[in-house]
Amino acid sequence: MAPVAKKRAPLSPEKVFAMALRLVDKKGLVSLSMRNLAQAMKVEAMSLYNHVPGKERLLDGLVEMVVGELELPAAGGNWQCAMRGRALTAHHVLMRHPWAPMLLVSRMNIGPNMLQYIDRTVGCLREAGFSWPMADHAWNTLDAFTYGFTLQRLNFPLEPKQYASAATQFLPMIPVETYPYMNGLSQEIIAGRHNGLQHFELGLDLLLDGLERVRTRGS
Amino acid sequence: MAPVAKKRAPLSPEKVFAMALRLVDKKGLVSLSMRNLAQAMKVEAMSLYNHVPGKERLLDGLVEMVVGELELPAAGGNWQCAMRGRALTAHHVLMRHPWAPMLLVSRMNIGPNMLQYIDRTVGCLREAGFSWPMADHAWNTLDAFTYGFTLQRLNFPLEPKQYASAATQFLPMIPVETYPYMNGLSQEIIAGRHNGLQHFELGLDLLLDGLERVRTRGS
DNA sequence: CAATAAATACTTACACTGTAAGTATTATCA
DNA sequence: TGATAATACTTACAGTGTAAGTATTTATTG
Repeated sequence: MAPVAKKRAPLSPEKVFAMALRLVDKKGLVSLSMRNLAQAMKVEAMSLYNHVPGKERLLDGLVEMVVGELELPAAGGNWQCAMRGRALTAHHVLMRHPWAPMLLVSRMNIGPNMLQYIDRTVGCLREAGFSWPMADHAWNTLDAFTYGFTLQRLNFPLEPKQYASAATQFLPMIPVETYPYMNGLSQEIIAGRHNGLQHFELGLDLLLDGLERVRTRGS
Repeated sequence: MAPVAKKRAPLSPEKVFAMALRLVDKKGLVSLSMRNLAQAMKVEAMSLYNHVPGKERLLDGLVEMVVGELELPAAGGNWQCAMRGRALTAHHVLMRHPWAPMLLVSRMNIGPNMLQYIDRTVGCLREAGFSWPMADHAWNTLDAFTYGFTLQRLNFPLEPKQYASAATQFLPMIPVETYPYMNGLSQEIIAGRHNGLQHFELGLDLLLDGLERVRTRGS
């Protein structure tokens, strides 16, 4: 019997990027190799190169997709509110894509999503009355903190629930003579007087408040 | 004639780490492979494994060396002054080792240098009157900003001197209809009304001022 | 429909990577 | 000296990204 003509559904850049995103979200950045990705698409590695120029461009595309998930700040309203929401969603989105922040900060990203993201951000700040230089400084400051904080969170190897037990376990490695304050901090966590959780909103609000003072004072 | 007995000066962990640091400072992280490093030490790759457990531990060691260059904040004096100096030197040291921030934020570092660095930092804040939780939050906030800012700086592909000419060159790719504010910002840079430089100290001082208010208000 | 052209997938190959396992050399000590 | 321990070398393997060339499928045209 004649074999059923298997129509091959050809690849496309979109499909490749989408699968890459799925793969990296599920299995992590380290397992994103051209061969693994090709296998996930039931295809050979080199076939991907018909649709994607190379791995570097692939990574660029992944970052662009994540940036596309970010919230564009509304211009015209309360700028602090808008930028606060912007930073909070960025933090949450990046926590959902743990591989993303490192790519975001370790390479140049100038895709359309990123350009629009920055454009709308500068717009929000400009419409709020910031000078051009201060608008530039403001978003850079906020983003530096946002990305830095998120990276710190992601690279921390413990879940919040484990903090207390981990502190108990590692206390012998932090003798009070050598590391008096780390020891003290651990004791506070063990005793339940400090949960060890870091507050993104603390630093964020300090920056927003400070920027507001700069704005009204002019600069 | 008998060949002169070439005494081999054996490797040691210290020598391996030192050479790795030299290599990575000069040629970048990507060129730090076990084979390259071995070649630089006139040795075969596998010989390194007699002194270093593997590449991961090697990277850990590199981070520790950089952390060892950082300034320990003095406790007892003006805490803002101490933490300001701490952040500024960290920024400068990391700019001298451009490969370091990414390692610093993308892996767990708990070597003795790092532990001491954090211990003395928490100590500085505690002696200044911060509660245990607030001392913890304070250094995390400051470091998140410091590392985030430094990464942003390092990954930006232009030298400050090139900003204006680069803005002129890329302006056609930022049409005013699509990216009005980025276009405007570029025009400001081209016109010389904005140098495009980011100010580390802006965000840093906003955080320090805000933390001081938190400190005196208690928390 | 058959023939040609274009698109796309596959195959092979190369220069890298980290490192496990086994062997040869050198230095140290009895 | 010979034995022992330390250390360097060799080989090998399973990965990586991707250049170059070949085969196959699809679309277009006569």
